[in-house]
Amino acid sequence: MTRYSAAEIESKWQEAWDKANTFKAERDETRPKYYVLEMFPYPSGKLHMGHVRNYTMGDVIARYKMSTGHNVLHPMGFDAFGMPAENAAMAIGGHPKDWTYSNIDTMVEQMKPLGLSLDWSRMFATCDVEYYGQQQALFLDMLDKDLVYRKNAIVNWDPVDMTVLANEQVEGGRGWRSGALVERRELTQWFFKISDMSEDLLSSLDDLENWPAKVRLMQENWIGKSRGLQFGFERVDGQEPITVYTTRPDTLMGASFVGISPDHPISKELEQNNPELAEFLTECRKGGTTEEAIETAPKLGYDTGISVKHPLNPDWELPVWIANFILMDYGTGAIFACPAHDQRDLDFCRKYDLPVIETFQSLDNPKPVETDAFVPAKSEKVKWINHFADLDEATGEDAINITVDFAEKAGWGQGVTKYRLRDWGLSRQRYWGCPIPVVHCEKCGVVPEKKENLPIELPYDEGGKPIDFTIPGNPLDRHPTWRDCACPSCGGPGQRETDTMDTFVDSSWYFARFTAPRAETPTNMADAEYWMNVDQYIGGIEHAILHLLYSRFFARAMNITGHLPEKSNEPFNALFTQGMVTHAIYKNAERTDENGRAIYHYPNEVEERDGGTFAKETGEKITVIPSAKMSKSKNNVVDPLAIIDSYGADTARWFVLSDSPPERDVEWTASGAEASFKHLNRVWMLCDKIAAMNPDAKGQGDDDLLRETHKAIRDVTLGIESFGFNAAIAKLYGFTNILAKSKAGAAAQKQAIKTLAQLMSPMTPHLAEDIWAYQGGEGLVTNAPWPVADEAMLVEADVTLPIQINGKRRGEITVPKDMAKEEVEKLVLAHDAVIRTLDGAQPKKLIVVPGRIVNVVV
RNA sequence: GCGGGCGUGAUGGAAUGGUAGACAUACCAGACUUAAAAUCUGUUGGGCCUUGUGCCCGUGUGGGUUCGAGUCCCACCGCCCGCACCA
Repeated sequence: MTRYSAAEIESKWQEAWDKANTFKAERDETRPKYYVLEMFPYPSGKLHMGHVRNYTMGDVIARYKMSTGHNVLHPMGFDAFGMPAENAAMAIGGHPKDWTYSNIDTMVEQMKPLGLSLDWSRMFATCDVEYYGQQQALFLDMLDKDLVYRKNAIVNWDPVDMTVLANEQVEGGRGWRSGALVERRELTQWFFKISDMSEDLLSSLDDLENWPAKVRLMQENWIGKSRGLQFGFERVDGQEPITVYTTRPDTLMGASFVGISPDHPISKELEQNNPELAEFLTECRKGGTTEEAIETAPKLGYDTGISVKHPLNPDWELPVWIANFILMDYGTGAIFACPAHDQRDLDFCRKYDLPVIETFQSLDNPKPVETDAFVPAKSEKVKWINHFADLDEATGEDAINITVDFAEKAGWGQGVTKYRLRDWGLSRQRYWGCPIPVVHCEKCGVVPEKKENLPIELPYDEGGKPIDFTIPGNPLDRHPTWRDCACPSCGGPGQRETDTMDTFVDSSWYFARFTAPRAETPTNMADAEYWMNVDQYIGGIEHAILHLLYSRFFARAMNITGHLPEKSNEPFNALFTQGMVTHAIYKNAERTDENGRAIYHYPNEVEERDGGTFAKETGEKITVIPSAKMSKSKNNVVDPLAIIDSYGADTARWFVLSDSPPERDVEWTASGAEASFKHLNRVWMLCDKIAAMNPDAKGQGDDDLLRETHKAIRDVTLGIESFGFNAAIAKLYGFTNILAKSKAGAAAQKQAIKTLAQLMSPMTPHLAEDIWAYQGGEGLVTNAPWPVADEAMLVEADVTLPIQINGKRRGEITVPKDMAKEEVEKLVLAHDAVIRTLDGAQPKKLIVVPGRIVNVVV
C-alpha cells in the first residue's frame, strides 16, 4: 500500500459501483423499500458547498439504509425551468434551452466525483418535454376535477420580470426573485384551488411528527385559520347591508365606525360620481407595500356619508368610512372599528375625531384609554363596562364564543372560520416554462387541449429564426405560428394560451415522477404504491412554506385525479432542514474602492499574525466577519471541485458532516478541511499498519478492543439514525484513536478496522471500500450488512461510580457491575473523602443509582 | 406587534435529570530534524494555596423544584428566525 491518494481510489470505486449497478433501484416486493430524496437543484451551472452538504446527508442515510437491508430509491434531477435562463439569454444571447442543458451537463459532471449513491438512470429535468408534457396531462385532469379555474383578479405584478407572482412569492412587497417593488394589476389568470383544502392542509400538519416543529408552525401561520363572527350592518338609506367579519365580537359595544376597503364594491361605486373620492382612492392604491412604507404610511380615511345601524341598538347610528388599511382580500373587506381595544383603530379615530368607547378595563390597573389601546392577553381577566350577552366573568376565547352564540341565536350573525391562505395563481407571462395546455376560441371560449395533442411543446425558434429574448415581454405572445392553432372543440381558428406555469408547479410533483420517470402517464400506480412516500426528505428551510405547501396540495390533487394513492396525501414522511455552509468574510478595514464600496479579500490573500488578520500584499488590517453566507460578491465562496482536486471527495464529505449539527450552519475553514484530510490519512496508515502485523501475533486487551468496537457500533448507529452526524463522526474519531493506541492482537485489530471501515462507509464510502478490500472483506462494503452492537459485549465487569457529597463530585469507587446496593453503600461509607466529611456522623441520606452514581447527603 | 428558537472554554460544538467541556480547531511545550514541513507525545475553563487522589467558583442574569439542574418550572436580559395594516 502506498500513500493515501484520494483521486486514485475514488475513481476506482466509483467505477466498481457503476459496473455492479449498485445504486439502480428496482421494484422488489420482497424487500422493505426506503425512498430518500434531497431537494433537487436549479441548474445554475455550478455546484456549491451547500449542495455537497445536502447531498452528502442524503447519501449517508441512503447508504446506511442499503446496509440495513432496504431497497433504496435515491434519485436526482433538475428543477430546470425559470427566469435565470431567460435572463442569461437576454444578457449574453443564446437560447434558454441550450443554456439550461449545458448547465445540467456541467453539474452532473461536478456531482459524479462526489460518489453519491444515486440512481442516475432515473434522472430528468423538468424542462424535458417528456416531463412537462405529463405535467400538462396532470393539469387537464385537475381542470376536469375543478382543481384549477380561471378568474379575473388583482394580482401581484413584478415589473422587472414582467410577470405575475403568487402571494407566497412576494416578500416584503418585493418579488422573491427580482426584488422589484410589486405592483397591483387586474388580470385574468389561472388559479389552483388550494384554499379549498385549507382545513385539511392545516389539520394534517399534526400528524407530521417527523417534520421540524418550526416548519409545521410556519405552515400553520401561513394558512392562518381564525374563527370569528360575520354579520351585516343595516344601512339607514335602506340599501344592501354591509357585511363585516370580526374575530373580536365581544367588543361590539365599542364600535366607533364601520370601515371598508378602498377596493370594496361600495368604494368603487361611489367613486364613479365623486372625483374627490376617486383621487383619494388612487392615492390609497398607489401606496407602496414595503415594510417601511406600511409602517410609516399615515392612516388615511374618507367619510362616505353613509350611515349604518348598530345591530344591538337600531337607534345607534355609525358612520361608514373608507380606510386605506383595510384589505379587500381578507374577511369581507369591511370591518367595524373598536378603537378602545385596537391600536390601529385608535390611531385612526384620534386622527379623524371619532368616538372611543371602552367595553372593558384592566382589573389590576383600570384607567381610561388615551393614546394606547387596551389589548389584554388572551387569559387576562377584565372588568366589563359595556357589554352584551352573558359576559360577566368571561374573557378571551370564552367571551368570543359566548357572543358568537348570542348573535347566532338572535339571528343577526353567524360564526365563521376564515383562512388567510389564498388560491395559488399559476400563470406566468414568461417563455421558459411549461405551456398551459388550453386554447382560446372565439366561438367556444376557453377550451382544454385534447390529451392526444400533448405535449404542447415550446417552440425553439420563430419560424426558423432565433427568438429575440431582448424584447421585453413574453416571446410566445408574439410568436408568428405557435400561437395560432385549431380549436380542439370546433376545429375553427383558435389561439393558444401563451402564459406558462409557475415553476413551483414543476417541483410540486417531481418526487412522484421519480417513482416511474419514463411512464407514459404522469405516474404509474404500481410504482407509486411501492415507492411512495418519500421516507426522508432533506432540503433548506427556505422552502418551509412555498414548495412544501404546494407539494402537499399537489399530492392531494394527484390522489383525486388518480395519479397517487391516498396514503401519499402527505408525501413526505420525514423532513429534515439542513443548515448552510458558511465562510468567513475578509473585509479590508483600511480602505474602500474608488466608489466607496467595501473591499473583500479572498481567503488566500490574507494571513493571521500577531493576533490579527492582515492582507498579505499590502499588510492592511482586515476585519474578519465569521460565518457568513457564501457569496460571489463577498469573495468567500469555496468551490467544491477545488476541494475535491486537492483532498478528494471523502474529505469534503467528512468535513461538511463534522463539527456542526446538520440543522445548523457549518463554517468552512481551511484548517477544518485540512484536519479532515489528515484524519483520513491517519485511518489509511492505520489500515496499512494493521495489515502488516504478524497474523499470529498475540496482544493485550483483545476484549477491551472488542468492547470499544461494539460501543462504536452502538454510538455511530444511533448518531446516523437521529441525524446526529457530527456526533457520529466524533465517535469515529474516538474509536480511531483507541484503535491506534491498542496493543491488541492482529486478529482483533483487523476485525476492528474492518468494522471501522463499515461505520465510516456512509460518510467516506471510497476510503471505506479500499480498506475493506485491503483487509480481505467480502464483496463491496456498500453491500455488506450493517454491524449490530451486541448488548452483552458492551457491559464491563467493573463500573466506576462517582461519589458525590451533597451533589458535588468528591471521589470515585470501582465495583463489580452487579454488586448489591448494600455492599456499595458499605464501600462508599468507607471511602476516605466520605469519612473525612462525615467526621463520625451518620449521613442524612445515601442515594445509590446502580451503575451510575452515588450521592451522600450530609 | 404576533409566533418560534437559542445563550456552554479562545473557536465549532458534546452531555436519556446523574463525573460539564466528549470530539475537533487554535494556542503552547516536547520528541524527531542542520532547519522547516509532515508526523508523534503532552498541556490548556477560572481562581487559591498548604502542590494534594487538595479546596473554592463555573453552562446569559435572578429565583424555584430535586438527593442531584447545562437539561425541568418562573421572571428578566441578549441574540437569531418566521409572519405582519389579517380586523
